[in-house]
Amino acid sequence: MRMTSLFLRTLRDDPTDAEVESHRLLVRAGCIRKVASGVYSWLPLGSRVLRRVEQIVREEMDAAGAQEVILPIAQPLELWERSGRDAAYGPLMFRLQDRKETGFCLSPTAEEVVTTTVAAEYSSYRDLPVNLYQVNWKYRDELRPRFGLLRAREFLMKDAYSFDVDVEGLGVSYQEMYDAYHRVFTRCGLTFRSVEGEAGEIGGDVNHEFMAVAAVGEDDFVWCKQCDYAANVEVARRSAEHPAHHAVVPAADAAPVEKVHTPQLPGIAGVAEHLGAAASELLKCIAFDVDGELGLALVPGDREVNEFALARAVTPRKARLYTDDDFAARPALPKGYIGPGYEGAVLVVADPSVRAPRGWITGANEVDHHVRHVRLDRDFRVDVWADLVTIVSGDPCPNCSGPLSVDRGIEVGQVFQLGTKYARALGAFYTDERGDQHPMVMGCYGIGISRVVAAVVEEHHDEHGIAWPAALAPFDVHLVVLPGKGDAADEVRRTADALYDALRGAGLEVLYDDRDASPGVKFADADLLGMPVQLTLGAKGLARGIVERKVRASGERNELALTDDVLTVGPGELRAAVGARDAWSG
RNA sequence: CGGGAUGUGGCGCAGUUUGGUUAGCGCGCAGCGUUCGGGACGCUGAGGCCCCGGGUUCAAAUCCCGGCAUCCCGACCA
Repeated sequence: MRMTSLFLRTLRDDPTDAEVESHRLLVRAGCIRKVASGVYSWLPLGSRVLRRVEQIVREEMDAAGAQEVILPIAQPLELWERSGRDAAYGPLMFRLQDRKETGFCLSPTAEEVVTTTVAAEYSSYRDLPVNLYQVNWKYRDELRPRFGLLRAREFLMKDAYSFDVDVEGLGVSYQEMYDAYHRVFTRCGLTFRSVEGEAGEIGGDVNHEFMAVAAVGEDDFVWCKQCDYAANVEVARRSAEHPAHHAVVPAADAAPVEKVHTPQLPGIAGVAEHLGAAASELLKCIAFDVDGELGLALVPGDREVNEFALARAVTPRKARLYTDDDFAARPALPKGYIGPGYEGAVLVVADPSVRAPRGWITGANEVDHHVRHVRLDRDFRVDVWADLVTIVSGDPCPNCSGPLSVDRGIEVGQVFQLGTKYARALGAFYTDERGDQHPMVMGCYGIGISRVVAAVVEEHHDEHGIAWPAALAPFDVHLVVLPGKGDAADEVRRTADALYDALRGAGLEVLYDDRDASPGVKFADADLLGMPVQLTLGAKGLARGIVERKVRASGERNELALTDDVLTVGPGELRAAVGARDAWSG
C-alpha cells in the first residue's frame, strides 16, 4: 500500500481524553477514531490489526473443533426474560424497541440465542458434543467508558459455547478451549496468565480468566512464584499455615478488658499510633448488610475484607458492605468504634487469623472509645469462620506456602463451565440411550478481540510509538524512500518502486512511504505506526548499493545489499533477508 | 447515582472575568518558492451554525435560564 493513497492522518498532538498509552497511540497512529463515548471507528490500519487478531482466534477455534456461526446482535428481550438475565443486567444492557414496541437489546453476550438455537436442532446424545463460536460486536452500556478500547461500550468479542452430555464431557471441551486460549494469546505476543476467576452467582463452577499483565489493568490477580497457583484477588486464598494463625499469647493479654479513651480516632492507623500498637494488633470490625440485618466481618487491623469472600461465606444469604446511607439509617451504630460484641449484630463472620488466642484492641461500641485485651470466646463470639482477607503480596500460597505476588492485568479472555442453568431455562434437553431426558451441559468462552488490540499496544510500545508484534502488524514491512532533490532522485524513486514490487512479489505486505515529505516526518511516522521492519532507501544508500533495515522493536539496524540480497534474489531469500513475519511469528 | 470541569475551523488551544468593528494562535490542509537522513522555512490561501434552544441588551463566543454532549473524581476498610 502506497501511503499517498492510504486513508491515514497521524496526529502530532496527543488527544486530550486519552489516559492510557494504548488509547493515545492508537488515535495518534490513525488506527481508531472516537465516534461517541466508548464507541470507535476502526480506520484502515486499525482494521487490519483487528482482522489479524480475529484470524488467529478463528484458526485456533477451528483447530479446537469449534464451528463458526453468526448470531444476531439485536435480540428479543423476551429471551432474556426467560433466562432471568434481563433483570440481572439491568441498565448495563442497551435496549431498544421496534415499531410495534417489542423490546430488543443489543447483545452483550449470546447464551440465550445459542442455547435456543441448539435446542431447536439437536435433541439426541448422538448429536453431542458440539461447540459453536462467533466473532461479533457486543454492547455494554458502561456507566463510565474509559481507557479507549479497554472499557468500551461497543467491542469485538469472540464467544464460543460448548454443549455436552455430562460434566466429564464439559471438562474435555473446557480443556480444549483453555489450551486454545493459551495458543491465541501467545501468538498475539501477550505476556499473560490464566487465573482462577470469580464464579459469580451460579456458584461452584470452574472458570479461568486470562490476564494480560499490565499496570493499567482493572483487575488484580494473585500468583505463586513457586507453583502454578494463580487466581483473581476476588477468589484468591492463602495458606492456613499463616503465622498470624498461631500467634503467641502475650502474658498481659490475660488481663481483663480495659476501655481506653480514643477521641476523634475512628480509623485503624490513628488508634494504633495513639496506643503505640501495630495495626495487626487491632481487630477490624466491618459492618455489612445481610438480608436487611446487621452483620460484622472481623479481620486483623492491617488487612482488608474481600467482599466476594464475604458474600460466599454467608451464601445463600446476600451480603453487602455498609454504605454511608446504611450508617445514616442506623445512627446507634458507632462507625469507627464498632467492636465484635455489638448487640445488634445477627451474624459475625471472621477470618481464621482472628482465631489466634490473643488479646485484641478493638472498638468499644461507643464513640471515642476503644477496648484492649479483648479475647475470642471470653469476650466475643464468631458464628462463621471463613477466609475473608484480601490477599496481598507475600501471603503464603494455599498450595505450596510459597510467597504470593499480586499484579494487575487486563482481562482479555475467560473460560467458564456453565453447567445446566441455561439449558434448563431455555429448554436444551437431549435424550440418552435409554430414552431419558437430560439438560445439556454447557460451557462458554470469550475473548475480547478489540481489547486484545489495546492490550498488545500497552505491552508493545515505546516513547516513539507502537511496535506491533509481527503477527498482528497492519503490514509486514514499512518501506521509506528518501529521494531528495539531487540528480539521483529519480533513480532512488525508481529503485524504491522496484523494491516495493519485489517485496510484494515475495508475498510480503508492504507499507510504502512514497509521500513527498521530509525525512524527519517519514521516520517519525514509521516509528509511530510501528511495522516490525523498516527499510529505508535514500540517495546515499543507493550510491553504495544498499538499503537500510531497522527492526522497530529492538532498534537493531543493518544494511542489505540491493543487488545481491534484495532485488535479484528469489522470494524466499528476500523474505529471509528482510526478516519479516515468518521469522517472527513462530 | 453523587461531585468537579469543558464544549470556539480536521487536531490542540487562546479569547468569556470587565458584552462593542472583519473571532485569533500552533499543528494540519491547498498553491508557489527554498530545503532535503529524525516531525525544516518563507510567502499566499481555503476552512468556523463559537454545542443546541430560549432570554436580557442598541449589541452576546462573552451575561441569565434550560437542554445535550464530552472528560475527570468519588463510590467502601469503619
